[in-house]
Formats: sequence, structure tokens, C-alpha cells
Amino acid sequence: METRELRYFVAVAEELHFGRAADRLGIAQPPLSRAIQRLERRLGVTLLERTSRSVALTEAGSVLLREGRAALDAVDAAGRRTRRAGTGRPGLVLAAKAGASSELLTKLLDAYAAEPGAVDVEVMLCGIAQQERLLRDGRADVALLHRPYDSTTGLDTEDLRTESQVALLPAGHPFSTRAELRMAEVVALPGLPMPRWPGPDGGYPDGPGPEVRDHTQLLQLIALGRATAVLPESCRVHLSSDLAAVPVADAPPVTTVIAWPPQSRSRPLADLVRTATRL
Amino acid sequence: METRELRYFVAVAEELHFGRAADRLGIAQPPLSRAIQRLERRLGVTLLERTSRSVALTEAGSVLLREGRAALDAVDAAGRRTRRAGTGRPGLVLAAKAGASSELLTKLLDAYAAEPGAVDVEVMLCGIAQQERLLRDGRADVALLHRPYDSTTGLDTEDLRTESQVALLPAGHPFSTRAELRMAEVVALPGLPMPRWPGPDGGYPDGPGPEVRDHTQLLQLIALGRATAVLPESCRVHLSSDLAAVPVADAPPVTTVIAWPPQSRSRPLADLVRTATRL
DNA sequence: GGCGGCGATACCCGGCGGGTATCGTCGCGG
DNA sequence: CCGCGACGATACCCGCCGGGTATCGCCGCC
Repeated sequence: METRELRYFVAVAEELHFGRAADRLGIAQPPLSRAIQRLERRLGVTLLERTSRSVALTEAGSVLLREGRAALDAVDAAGRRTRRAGTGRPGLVLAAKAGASSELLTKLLDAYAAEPGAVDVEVMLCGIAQQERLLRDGRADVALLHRPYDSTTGLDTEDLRTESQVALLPAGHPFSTRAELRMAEVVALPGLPMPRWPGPDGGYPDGPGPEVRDHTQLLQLIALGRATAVLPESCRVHLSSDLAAVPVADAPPVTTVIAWPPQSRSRPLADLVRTATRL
Repeated sequence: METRELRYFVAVAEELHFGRAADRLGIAQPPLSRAIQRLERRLGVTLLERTSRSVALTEAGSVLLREGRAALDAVDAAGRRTRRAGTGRPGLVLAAKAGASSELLTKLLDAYAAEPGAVDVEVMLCGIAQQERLLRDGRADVALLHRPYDSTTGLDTEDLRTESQVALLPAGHPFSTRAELRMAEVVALPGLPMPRWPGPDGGYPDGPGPEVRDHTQLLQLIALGRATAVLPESCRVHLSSDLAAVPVADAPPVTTVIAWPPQSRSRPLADLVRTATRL
């Protein structure tokens, strides 16, 4: 199986429409049809159920979609990491959610920079739940994640710290003076829905509440009185005066972990991980 | 990057010889040289340092070798799993070392077969340290591993049980009547070296001691008075009378784990894992 | 110094990837 | 009920790229 074929199939499987997929791939529709047919013939498996009005994934097709994405990520990662290894710049790329764990991040970067043999660390600030992707396709070498929000399956990790969570409310909200809240109270706040985060696929789940991409967006929405959210208590350090934080007694504790792709313990990475665990 | 190019590069990087690599790939040498040149040009990186007398990997080349193997495994896995999903046979393939944990394996298979919704489980008995590879390239869905001998990095796992280890000796050996031994005594047994196991790459480490591929080979060598070994105590159940087992006080305990590739929790796999943890 | 092994180069061919034109099917609206 | 339009499949053509053979250039070694 060639990566081009995989890329073609993934495009069609995502669009469920040969024309749009061909468009996205920058080729015409007929060669795309042929490529998919050949792929099916070679695998001996029907991947797509098509009529002239619709395209649907078969069971095998959805397996290939999932596995093919992972394989393409691995191929991309190989290319990117090789390029990085070749063209000077042997530094590390660390991915972190914009606005999360910032004081831990500064402490980590400072401590690591003081280590003997430290290399340049490029910080890649990204949206929610993007870090796993960045690690998998080689754009990042190491990331800060937050369990249980982020999935760590298939990554090597070390726990860094665990903290409880607080509810963020607009300053002056009646609940903002409470000593603590419960999850049931927070989710039921009238006029203040919990926002929706993008999933690992970049899509948003259905439901009420505004769609939110990063922490600054979120904080602004809360300050505007349009939403509320439950976040790790370390977010308090950069709260502006228009926001209030109230502990949530029964929210699950959040563990910040440092994660990296398996089988990639280079010296600089190992040093960074060791530094992190000693903070 | 196309998978063909990756396959070509991996072959050359492993052989460090264009002629032999071309031979292995079933093509002539000139197209192989061109393919590698094009790959280097596209990546903008020198992968191989060649003179007319030798070929050596650059730093970037060894990165691409490691990452490329993983990517090729992922592509192979995508193909194999898709084929399996398409052509009926939606069963599970379980990989286990031949001769290890056999009574746990039988118990697991029996218990799972009794579950509602159980599917066929094909058992793939393999050599030492082969299971990780089988999981990665899609030939197996789930495996039994033994920490700390087997690496579990990049795999999802559940612990099943932990046991201490015993030294295996030829029956009648002076030490065979001892109540317990220490590691230092076992490794120093005159005339009874510890055998060498293949690593994950299939190669054997250097050193004294016979090369061993699986447990039956090993047991036979011990019975013949040519070797000794330290194994989990569950190996006692199938000891023949020509072997003796003596507990080793300071050997690290061995944990049997069930492992599967990340992001692949199909219903049957989840059922099997759940059954295993309940044994 | 000549021989032989090895990677690179030169040159040729066939197949495959990609393009345009067009067909066959089917849902839908008048 | 018929015609239109959307969409995937088919037909056919072209240029490039993957692969082959022949040969060169380099260099270690007898």
C-alpha cells in the first residue's frame, strides 16, 4: 500500500464524496475513483458502499480510516524528524495548550536551561487536545497533557503534579462568594452553559454552550457572562479581576503529565523529562 | 514520502550495501541508488555517507531508519487489519511466547470463550520478544508480555499477575536441593552459562552462553547440563523430571501483562481484556 | 599497476498517474 | 412522468517515473 493511496482513501472517507475529496487533493475525480478501486482490488475488500447518490464506509473502510490516519501520521513523523535531525537544529519542540500550566512550563524551561547539555526548546502553543496529534506526526517531541481530559494512550508519560479544580465565574456572580460548589450546581447554572471543546478529530460535540478553541477565548467568554467552566486551580494565577474562582468539591483531580512518543528517548528528551519530574 | 521509498531506504540502511539491498528488494541496483538520491533531495538531508567502498548512516539516516520502520509497520498494520475486517473472520489474534504462561493462557481462553459475544481467538505462538512487533504490524491484536523482560512502551496494558522467579537446573545438580539461591550464585555457576535471548531486532547480544530462541530449546539445553536460566515460577507446572527449580531470592519479580495497540479497543478486545483482569 | 567490487551515470522502455470528455444512474422538481 | 442535474464510473490520451541494461569512475588490495 502506497502512502498516496492511503491519503486518497482518507480524503474520500472523510468527505464521503469523490468530487470534494478530489478537489481537496488537488486532482481530478476520475483518477481518484480509479485509485480507490485499485486499492480495494489489492486489499480484496470493499471499502466504500457507493451509489450514484451517496458514499458510505463499510466496516473494513472504517478500520482503514482509523489505521490509515495513524500510518500517515507515522510517515509524516518520520519525514519531519529526519529533516529536523539533518538540518542542524537538534533542539526539542514542546507542545502545550495555550494558557494552561504556564507557571509550571516556565519553571520547567528555566530548570532545564540550567542543566548541563541543555538544547534549545521551542515551545509550540496549541489548541485543546492538539498535543497528541503533534506528537504523533512529529511536529512536537514532547508535550504537557492533562489527565483525565487528554488521552495518553500510546504515549510514554511521567506524572508531574495533581491539582483540584475550580469553577470560573464572572466577577460578581451570586455564586462567586461561595466557599465551594458541586459539579451538579455548576452544570446547572442558568444562562452559563459549559462550553464545548473540540475533540481529538477537531470537531465539536453537539449540545448547548459556545464552541471554544483555547483558554483565552474561554476566559473572555466567562468574563462576558456567557459561559462557565471547571479548570485546574493553577489557572488562578493569571485571572483578571473580572473573573472569580470557586473550588468544586467533587470535580475529578487533574494530573499534569509530560508525554513523549514511545521509542524516542534521545538524550535531550531524557534530560528534559528528568528535569520535569524533579521540579 | 512514499512507502516504497521508505522500504528501499530501510533495506539499504540495514544492509549498508546497495547491491545486497537491491537484491533483497528484487530490483536492480541503479534504480535503488536513484530512489535514495531522490529521497535525500526531497528531504533536503543527507541520509547515507557513501564512498565507493563503504556506506554509513548519518545522524539523520539513523533517525529515518528508526522512524521509517515504525511507519512501515503502521502501514502494514493498516493493510492487515483492513483485510481481516473485510474478509469475514472478525476474530482476535493473541500473541504469546511459546511455552510461557501456558496455564494462564488456557484459563484466559476458557473464561473468554464462556463470555457472551465471544469471538474466535487465534493463538499465535511466537519466539521471545516477538510480540511487540506482531502487535505493531497488525499480525496480532493482543499479546501476553512479561515485564520487565518485554518492553511495553507505546502499548496499552493491564497487569494480570506478578510472580517471583526460580532458577532452573539439571536434575541432580548439587544446588538443586538448596532451599533458595541468589542471582550472583546462579550467574556464576561453573559450566552452566545463562543463555542469550534475541533482542527485539532479532539479533543476539554478544557474550558467552548458547543462543536460544524459545522455551523448549531452553529447557532442553538445561536438561542437557549446558545452561541454566532464571524464569517465573509458573514454569514449574510443566517441568519434566530431568529439571529442578530453586527459588532465587533476589531476582526481580515478573509481571505478566496483557497488551494491545493503542486506539484499538474493539468490543471483542475490550471483552477479552476485561475477562483477563478478572481471572 | 592491474583487477575487481561498488556506487553513480546514461539511456531506453513500458506502465501508471493524471487529465478531459462522456456515460449511466438516480433523486428531484415541475 | 419527464427532464434536469449531480455524481461516480468509464474511455481514451499523454507525459513522467520506476525499472532495466550497459558502462563509467573510484578505490582498496593483491
